[in-house]
Amino acid sequence: MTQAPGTRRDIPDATVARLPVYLRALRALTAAGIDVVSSEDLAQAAGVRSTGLRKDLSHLGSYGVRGVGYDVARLSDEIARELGLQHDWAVAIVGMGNLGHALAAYSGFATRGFKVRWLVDEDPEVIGTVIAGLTVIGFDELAMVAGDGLIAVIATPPTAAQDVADQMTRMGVRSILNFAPCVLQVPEGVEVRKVDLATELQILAFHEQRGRDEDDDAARLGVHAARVAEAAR
Amino acid sequence: MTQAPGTRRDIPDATVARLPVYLRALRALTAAGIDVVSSEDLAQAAGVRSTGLRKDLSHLGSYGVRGVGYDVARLSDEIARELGLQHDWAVAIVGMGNLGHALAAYSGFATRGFKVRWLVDEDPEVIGTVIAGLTVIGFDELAMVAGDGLIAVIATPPTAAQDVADQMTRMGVRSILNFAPCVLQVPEGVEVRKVDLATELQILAFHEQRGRDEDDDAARLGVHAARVAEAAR
DNA sequence: AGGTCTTTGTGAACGCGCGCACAAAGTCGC
DNA sequence: GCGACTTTGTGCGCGCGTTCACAAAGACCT
Repeated sequence: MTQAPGTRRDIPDATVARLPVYLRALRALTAAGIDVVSSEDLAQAAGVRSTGLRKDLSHLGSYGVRGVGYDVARLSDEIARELGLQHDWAVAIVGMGNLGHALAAYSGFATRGFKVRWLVDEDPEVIGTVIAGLTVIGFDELAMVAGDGLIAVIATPPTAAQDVADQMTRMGVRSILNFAPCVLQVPEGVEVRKVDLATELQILAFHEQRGRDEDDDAARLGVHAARVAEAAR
Repeated sequence: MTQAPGTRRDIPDATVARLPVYLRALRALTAAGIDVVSSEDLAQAAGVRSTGLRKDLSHLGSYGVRGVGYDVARLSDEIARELGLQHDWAVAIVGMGNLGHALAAYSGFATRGFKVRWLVDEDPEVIGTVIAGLTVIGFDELAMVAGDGLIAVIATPPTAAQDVADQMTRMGVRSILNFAPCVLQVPEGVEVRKVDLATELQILAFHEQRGRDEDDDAARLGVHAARVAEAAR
């Protein structure tokens, strides 16, 4: 994890990773007409422990009221501000294959602070076509229009991903979400997050296999009854 | 630490999460015709430190040769075995929207140990249609054909995700990959991994904003030229 | 065969994040 | 206004993961 020195307010990475989850839960509460929530309830909705939630929020400041809880609207605003979501961020999706298409059409971005503004591909056959209301452009055109703070989403085959990343960083992009199953080498100061579907499945497969082995053991040792009793406790 | 064969080894979660990355790098080396690799080179390809890589591998046993490195084929097999990838795992994708379509057509699963076997939706309009060579079925039909060790991928809207998870766990599924932006409540023993695209972007946005603030400082201090020189290296 | 050199494997130290216990602070009832 | 109750905020300890330093082990050269 890239740890830049001189951080303005040092919020632990683990906390930052959970803030979006809290924000999502808070938005749901707002939609449900609830305007005050306790750390216990919010933690449940976010799938964490209440003590951890409170510690996370304490890094942003003290926005709770003891004996009452947190003001939903206030806390939403604070977290959104901390995440830099007061204004929408422009997103460019690179690689108009299956995944690129789906991402371009995904409605979940717009509601959470992101505007898919450019679709990019290198194939002349694809450039110029309209997908989800946007015209696909090439890299050279993107280089001309791309402004500061652009977030790039790489949805190309892995063989092209490094080259795309190089071009992106050259045009000043410092945030990349990489869907290609490969490791990207980027210069200092560029943040890369990866989403690897097959990797996630392989991690699940590991636990699935381990669970299966444990079941074998349990059957052999006759522990099953004990486990049922435990679960019923 | 010599591990007796058949012993249940406790491998740290952090290590398990990296094994797929190592496996991917090793497959690439095989494709390149390289059959021996040092921890230093493999670590570079995987984007980790060599000491960390060696510690990770030490949890699987001693498969390296000092002074030489690791046999690529041997290590690939060992990691694949540890992850339970000797045989393909069956995958069911639930929710045939944009994302479900893309996942059904995604070629990256088949090459890495997974076989998308069932596509599921609740919409009668969608059930029966053919996507990527598979006929979409409903939940009741899935419940009849689903075997042990099935991995479920939830690609529904968040409002439907919990209901889908409930049905899946009822039919014995113990591994779920959740693309819906919501927290799933599942019984003990069920493993859930989540992939939330908007969350990833929000984490990037946080760092982007922080970097922007630092740029302001840097501009005041006149460090910008130094960074450009660095980037041009 | 002996020596040197490369590379692995691992014990130890360090830092981080999580959970617990408890104090602080504010609300509600009377 | 005062006491009891609720809920937040936080210092502390522990366990995990990462990094460092170094010893062990094998290959290669002469």
